Amino acid sequence: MPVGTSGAMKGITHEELLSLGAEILLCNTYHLHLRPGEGVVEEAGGLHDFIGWEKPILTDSGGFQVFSLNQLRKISDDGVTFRSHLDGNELFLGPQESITIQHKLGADIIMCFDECPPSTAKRADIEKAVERTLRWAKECKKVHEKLCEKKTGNASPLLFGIIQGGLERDLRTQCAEELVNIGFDGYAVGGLAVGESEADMYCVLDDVCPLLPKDAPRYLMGVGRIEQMRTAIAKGIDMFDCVLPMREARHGTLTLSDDSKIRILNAEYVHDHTPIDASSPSLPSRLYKKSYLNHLLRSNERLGETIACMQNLGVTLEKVRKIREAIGSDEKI
RNA sequence: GGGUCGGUAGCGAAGUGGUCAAACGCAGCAGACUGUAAAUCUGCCGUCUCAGGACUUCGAAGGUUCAAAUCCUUCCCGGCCCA
Repeated sequence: MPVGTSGAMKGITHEELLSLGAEILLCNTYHLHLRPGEGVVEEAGGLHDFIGWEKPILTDSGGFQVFSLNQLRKISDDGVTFRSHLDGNELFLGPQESITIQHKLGADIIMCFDECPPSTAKRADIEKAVERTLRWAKECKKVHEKLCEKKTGNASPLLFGIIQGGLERDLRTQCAEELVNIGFDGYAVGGLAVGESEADMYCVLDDVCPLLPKDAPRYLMGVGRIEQMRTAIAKGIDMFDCVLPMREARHGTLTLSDDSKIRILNAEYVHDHTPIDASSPSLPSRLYKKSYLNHLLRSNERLGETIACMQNLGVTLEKVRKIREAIGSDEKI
């Protein structure tokens, strides 16, 4: 899932995104609540109509902001008080608020509001986070079901639970089991790829994946790198989202279709007039020269950002598609 | 011709006796980035280096001083003003 936090990918249009094979878009509750506000989105006919995207949308609950806005928030048992990063205004997000907002936004998949502690946190803090995440998950489901009752037809979104527990294996296991008992449409593994080692991350997946229902989608949040997704898929993960391909692109690190990475801003590309990536799934990368992209990015031209983002996103989406197609076959990807 | 303000590292610009190889910004060189407070952040950026230091710098040349980018003298160059 490409990440379009505020309802947009930085630097590329929906059409360009579709041309790369994107099938679903992630947006963020916290950001859309701040601006433009779910009222505006609802008034426009929901997120799909508002942003002009017909394919599925998943909204994140704002749980990750509990982690990333750590200077601007205060956690209590009921939820989290944020200081808006835009204007400093105080706002409160708890399970009820998050789910209500997500329903108004009108995504296809919505996420439980969770507490995402740093993986380096003390066990006691992680314990607390798991406890809250579970209590909030129950609350989320209750609010979700209530809101679904009011809806007609099949317009109800799917609700995913989120497994926390840091690197504490027993807490992860406990969290997963309890979430399954509560029952969700899909299960996400959160709180990973936030500074721990890859080995630790895979350990958590090994512990948690076998506990999840076979027929429910598993979503590893915030990952990632193509190699990591390849490994995670082998362990039973179905969905991912990650800002990394886009962020790296904007900052000048390109992933090519042969899996190599290049830093296109480096001096060696000033005179490199070969195509950016001759076998790229992204058209501009086949069309334009490395020297040109180097120049565009150095000159701060928007087009450079677009070409770079399309390259990384295109390659990432294509790789995952190929891995998916290879599942069950002997093909090595 | 007279007056005046200025000349600092690739550029811009601080510093106006010692803590100055010289703030800061840009440019340059490299690196990071994982449910987006991220067009962001970090390091390097006079020369050499066994990375501890060594050496040469603040228009030029002299001088004062224990010590000068900083004070004095002369000269060169630029801006502005007056003739």
